[in-house]
Amino acid sequence: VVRNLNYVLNNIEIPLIKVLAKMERKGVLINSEMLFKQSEDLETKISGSKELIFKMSGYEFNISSPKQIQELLYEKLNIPVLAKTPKGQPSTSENVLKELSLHYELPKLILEYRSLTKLKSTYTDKLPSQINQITGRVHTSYHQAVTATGRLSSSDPNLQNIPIKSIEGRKIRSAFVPPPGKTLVAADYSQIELRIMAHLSKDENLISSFSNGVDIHSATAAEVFGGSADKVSTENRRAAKAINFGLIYGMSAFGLAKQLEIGRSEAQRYIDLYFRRYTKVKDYMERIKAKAKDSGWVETLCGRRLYLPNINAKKASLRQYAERTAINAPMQGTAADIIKLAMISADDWLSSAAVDAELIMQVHDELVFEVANDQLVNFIESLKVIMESCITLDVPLKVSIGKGNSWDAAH
DNA sequence: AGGTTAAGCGCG
DNA sequence: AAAGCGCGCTTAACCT
Repeated sequence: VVRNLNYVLNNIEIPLIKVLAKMERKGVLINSEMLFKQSEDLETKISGSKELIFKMSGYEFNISSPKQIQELLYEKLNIPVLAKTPKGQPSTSENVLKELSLHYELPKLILEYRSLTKLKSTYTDKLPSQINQITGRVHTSYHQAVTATGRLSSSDPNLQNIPIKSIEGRKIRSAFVPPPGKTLVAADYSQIELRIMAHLSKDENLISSFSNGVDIHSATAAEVFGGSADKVSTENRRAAKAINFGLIYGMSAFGLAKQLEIGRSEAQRYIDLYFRRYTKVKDYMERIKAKAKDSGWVETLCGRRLYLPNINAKKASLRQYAERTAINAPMQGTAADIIKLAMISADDWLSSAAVDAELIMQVHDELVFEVANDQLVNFIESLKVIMESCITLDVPLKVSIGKGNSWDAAH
């Protein structure tokens, strides 16, 4: 892998400018009728939820007002304060309310109300108004020089946070559609950051898991908790998945314990077990932190740098934050390098080979295309090869591709 | 009237 | 004392 700043500039960022310009100009088609319908459905549920909250709390108040929620929960109902905001206010965040939902009725309703209003105000009500009158499509702006790690960002509207996790949310995603005669194709890199961790750390155990194509979370569960990978319990797999993700972010035993709702010592035991099985991953974490402290920066596989001025700070919270960033940025940033390379080579291919398909969206580890129906099969076959071979690592890259008559259906 | 900050939450 | 990374958008609350 070429590894310098000129490489990043000349072979990634500069050619990418044109690709992003094409994507922005092309835009994406949205079915407004579906969103209007969804907006009405949401409004019905919101009113119902609002009435219920008024009924249970016994008085009228604005549920969107953080002050009044605090007043209700912590003063009127005397519910214990589990956490505070950075400014010292009693927190009413999702995590806190989820915990409170186990013992009280209202927090659950408030969460429901919040998620419904979020979907309505940010997506179903807003997106139709952002359709360009001339093209009839929605045109985002992609920003190439915003993020610390080298990812793109998207705004006006942000198409990188369109809902998918909830059933209600998926309905919004299903309003993203292809024009007649075309199909949407969504191509995702599978576990790309973990694969990059395997490559950067050179851990034989992790590399062989990926090379053998096994389910990585099950493999980790088998290593950490014993047994064979095909007989892992749901609970152990869930824990292993949390460990795998947590490692990418530099998570501590404290954070893992909170995530898994287990004790600190239990969480520490899991982490110790993990590092005993994947020793080079631990070595890598230590090595990258030491490198950052020594040089003041870390870099991606292609040579994008991130400077960490706080890596030797006296204040522990600042220093530890920089340490987590030192661990995460090379992985997140290398993933960004890779998908950018894929975008450039996909664009080269589409321009030269007269394929009736266009790249219309990028969501960090996913590319979305509009493809002529009669070319679908060949397109998908070629795209997979292009995306999986745009860089060669010590582990294979895996891309899963779906197609459908909406963005939701393409997953 | 218009801008900024804090809190919260949508996504990878 | 803090305790998992990276974004952008909406509302309320506050400011000029």
